[in-house]
Amino acid sequence: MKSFTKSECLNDLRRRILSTDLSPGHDLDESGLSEYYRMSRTPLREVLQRLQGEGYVVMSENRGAKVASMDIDVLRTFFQTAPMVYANIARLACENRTPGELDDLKHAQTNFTKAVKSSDAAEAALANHKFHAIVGRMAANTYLMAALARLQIDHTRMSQTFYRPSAPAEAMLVLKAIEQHDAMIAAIEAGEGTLVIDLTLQHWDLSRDRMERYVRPDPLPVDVISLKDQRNAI
Amino acid sequence: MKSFTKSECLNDLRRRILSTDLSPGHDLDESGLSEYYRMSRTPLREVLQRLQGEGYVVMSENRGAKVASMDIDVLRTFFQTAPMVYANIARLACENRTPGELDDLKHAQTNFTKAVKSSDAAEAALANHKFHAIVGRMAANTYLMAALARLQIDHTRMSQTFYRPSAPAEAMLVLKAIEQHDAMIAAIEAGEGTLVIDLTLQHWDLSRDRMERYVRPDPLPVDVISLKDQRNAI
DNA sequence: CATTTCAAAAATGTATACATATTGTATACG
DNA sequence: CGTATACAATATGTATACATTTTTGAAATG
Repeated sequence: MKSFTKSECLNDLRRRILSTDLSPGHDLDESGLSEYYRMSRTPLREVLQRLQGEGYVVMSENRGAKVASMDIDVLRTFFQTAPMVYANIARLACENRTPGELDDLKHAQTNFTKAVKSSDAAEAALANHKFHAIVGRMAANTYLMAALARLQIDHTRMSQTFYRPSAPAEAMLVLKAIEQHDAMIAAIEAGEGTLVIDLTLQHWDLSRDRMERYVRPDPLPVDVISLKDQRNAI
Repeated sequence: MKSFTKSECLNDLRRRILSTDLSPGHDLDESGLSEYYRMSRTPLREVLQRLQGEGYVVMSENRGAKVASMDIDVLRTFFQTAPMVYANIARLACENRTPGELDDLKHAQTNFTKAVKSSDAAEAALANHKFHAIVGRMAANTYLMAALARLQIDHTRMSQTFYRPSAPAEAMLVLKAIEQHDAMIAAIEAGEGTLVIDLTLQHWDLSRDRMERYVRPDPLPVDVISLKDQRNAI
């Protein structure tokens, strides 16, 4: 297997965390990772420190690094905060976007569409992440960007199931997300701040409904008899 | 000179950056710092990586670390973003504060008052930083906290002059800041969200007026003749 | 049988040596 | 005289060895 550079290692770890290939709370072993990425522990530790700063991992003294968890009260604040930050970012993106960034956004959207069409769930989630990260860059606001980056980590991890639609009705929701992206691009290009806020909040509503079902799914059917059968079967 | 632990080094660097002892843009030399803190470069580099993640320093490949700068467009977004974040944080603090945190806040306020009374400018700025950081912790919102932390870095650095009042009228403004803190504590304790938002915005206005004068000070007197004299004198 | 003790194993933390990249400077060349 | 190039000096990046801390697990104890 080939050897990784430090920034490749950084990106790969981000990718694996966002795709929940490395699940929330997962313990990150320095020796194991340094062997996996074919580098010594020194640069690998620096990568972990940096990922901690970005909110991907948490580290504790003499006890190593873990993938950032997604416990219940984190999720509460997530749903509380996301619409405000996304809306404000979108408005600022309208005002401050550069032509080059607009091209980047369109390019990210074609990648997103492609990933969705090819039913590559993890890739679709990451492409969506990239799309919204570019909108964040357009806003050109360091402070809100810090909040957005952390929101996106949890958002992308939660939306993994979104792009793995099980029913036709849910596949339609993903197509609707694509349309919403297109509308947002148009609004940003036209500099229509009020419109893009509206579109962003609609986009958020779509995502939120799907996520809330993931966080609080339909309860399993309570069927004592079949449960008893299963137990006997073991 | 005594030897530093890693977390002491981390705190000391934060402190020196916030007090502009290490000025914005200042180049951070690994060898020099590792000698200063009496530790090897390995842990020191990890400290720098972490400070980068927190927004205190910026690093570039093969080119070392610098103290985060405060250029003009950073300041623009600062004034744009701060009131929204501070207000929202304050409101959430009202809802989510624990009794222990409230004690911490009162304690931070006495420290702040003490520092102001003893005319220790750097200490006053840092105590004020601590005060608002505790309000941030009360809000219990990771995402907004990320934005607040970055805002505070720049806010504290800019407010250095605030606590070094040159005229009696300006000394009164600092005393007013103390009163505002007390009012905020009372409002948070009483859980009066609307009131604390109002107080926070008033507190912000006071700080902003003073900072804007720092950023855009009264222009120097244009006196061509004396300038010419100075040039001849060299 | 549960609990404690303690030593071995494994993981994290730090120091040093070495590798690579950048920067500064003197000399050669147009 | 300005520019380019080579080389030394300096700074950053990485690997390895060693130190310290935590975890593990088996034996001892109540």
